[in-house]
This record gives sequence, structure tokens and C-alpha cells, in this order.
Amino acid sequence: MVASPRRGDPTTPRQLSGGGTAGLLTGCCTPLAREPLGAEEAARLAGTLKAIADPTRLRLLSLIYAHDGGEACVCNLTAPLGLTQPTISHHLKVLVDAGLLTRDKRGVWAYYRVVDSALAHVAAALTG
Amino acid sequence: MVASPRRGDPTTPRQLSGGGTAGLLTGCCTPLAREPLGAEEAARLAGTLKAIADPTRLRLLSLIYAHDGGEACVCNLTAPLGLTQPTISHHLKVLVDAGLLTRDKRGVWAYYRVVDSALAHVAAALTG
DNA sequence: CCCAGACATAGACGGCTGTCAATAGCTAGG
DNA sequence: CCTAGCTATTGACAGCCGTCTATGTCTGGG
Repeated sequence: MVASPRRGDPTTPRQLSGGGTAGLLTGCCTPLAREPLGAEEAARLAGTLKAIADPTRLRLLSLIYAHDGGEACVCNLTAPLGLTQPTISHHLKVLVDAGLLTRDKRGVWAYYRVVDSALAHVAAALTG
Repeated sequence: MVASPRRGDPTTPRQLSGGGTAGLLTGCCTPLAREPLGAEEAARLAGTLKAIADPTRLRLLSLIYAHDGGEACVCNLTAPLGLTQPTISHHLKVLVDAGLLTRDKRGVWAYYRVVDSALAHVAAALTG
């Protein structure tokens, strides 16, 4: 047999880097490159990434970003994307729930704004 | 009616920033914050993000990163994640297809390695 | 030549997701 | 009030996704 690349060693559950409550909320995200991600950290980061990993939602973020004052209401967003208003509202809700947008209802309109720091956090988690 | 926030203007399809073939492959990714993403750019970036937006694949990336020499074979990855070998192979293929991993078959083993620049590109596209 | 082992592929299946039409809730004006 | 308009919610449906089992493919050793 050739020099097996240390196969198996299934008795070393090293994925439990944060087994207890240690350091789970210290920074918010362990940079991907430092040490093997635990299950919870990976799930949380994946949750945020899933919110961004959609063409429509990416375009929504950029549209809001580019709009006057960095904010936009639903009625500004349906036309350029060619989708119905409920669909846009749905995507905006996903982004708000992920902490990537803030919602500010003024009168009849709901103004959405990009949370820069959230995007920065995601980017930082990827590059380390 | 209150001062309507410039509703509609559906006749200005500004989403076609790269309507022709202009500047589509110049940089690879328009930073999210510069101008409204076109449909194609959004789809491509979303495709890459979808590859990362999964807990298992995030852990795979970090495991490979943390392994000796920055590379690992399938047999090193199944145990710590508690998934079957075909599932791991499937995820690795997704990551390779997205350009986030390279595959190097040496003898019987297939060694995977993280493409740093790909992750950096994604991060750069998010922060601008 | 055959076997063992590492990895990939195919097929199946439950669950999630993006979209729409229809409807409900809210706010401002008359 | 009553109405008009902006937004959110609900329900439905097609399509994709992550996982598994079973099987195929290739490599190295005896």
C-alpha cells in the first residue's frame, strides 16, 4: 500500500472547535481560512450567503445602493427588474431578515437601505 | 398625493448597463456598489455565491484550507463532516465547477486545493 | 490477471425556493 | 367615512438542491 494520506482518524471529532459556548459570538464570524468551521458557524454564514446568492437579490442590493440617497422603495424596484410587487417584497424581506437591508416605513412608502457593515462582514469572513 | 418618489419610469431600462458586449469580461465582476448589476453579471455572481452558500461546502473549504499543505483528498473529508463519500464528492465537484477548488489526481487519490483568488474576487465584488 | 481501494456517476426522494395571482392591512386625502 | 394607492401576506405550483444507496471507473499491488 502506498503511503496513505492519514485516512480516516474518525475518532478525532475536530469539527467541534466551538463545542461549548466558547467564542461563538465574540467576532461573529471566524474567517474561513483560520480553522475548520464548526457546524453552527458554517450554518450561520451559509444563511447569510444564501440571502445574497440570488440574481434578483443581488440586483436589488445594487439598485438600492445606486438610488438617490442610498435608499429606495418597492415602487422604485419592480419596474427595472420586471417582477411583480409581491415577489420584490418577498426578496426584500429575505434581505432584511438576513440583516443586509433596513426597512424604514415613512408614510405609505417603505424605504430600504443597504447595511454596509453586513456586506463587509461577509466579505471579511471569506477572505480572512 | 404626496410627493411620489419618482414612481415607475418603466421606460428607462437602465439595467442594461452592459447591453452589448461592452466590458463584460474586463474585470470579471462589477463591484456591487458601483452601478446597478445587469442580469448576466448578477446571474454569474449569484452562481459563484450559490456554490459557497452551503454549510457543508463552507466547512469543506475551511477543512481543505487548514489541512497540511493546503490540500486534502476525499478520504480526509468524509469523517469530520459525517457525510457519505458520494455526497462529499458531489460538493467538491460543485466547488470545482465554480472555480473555487482545483482537483489534482495523484495516483489513486484526488487532492483538492482552495483557489484563493476566487474567494478574493467574490469578496471584492461584495465590498466594491 | 485479478483483487482491493479511492473516487465518480446515476437514480431516487424529501424538502426548500422563486414566482405568481389573490387578498389583506395601512395611510393619506377628500 | 370612504376611497385610492403602496406594501405585506397567503396559498399554490414548478423547479432546484442536498442527501443517500447502488453501481461504475480507474489505479496499484500481488
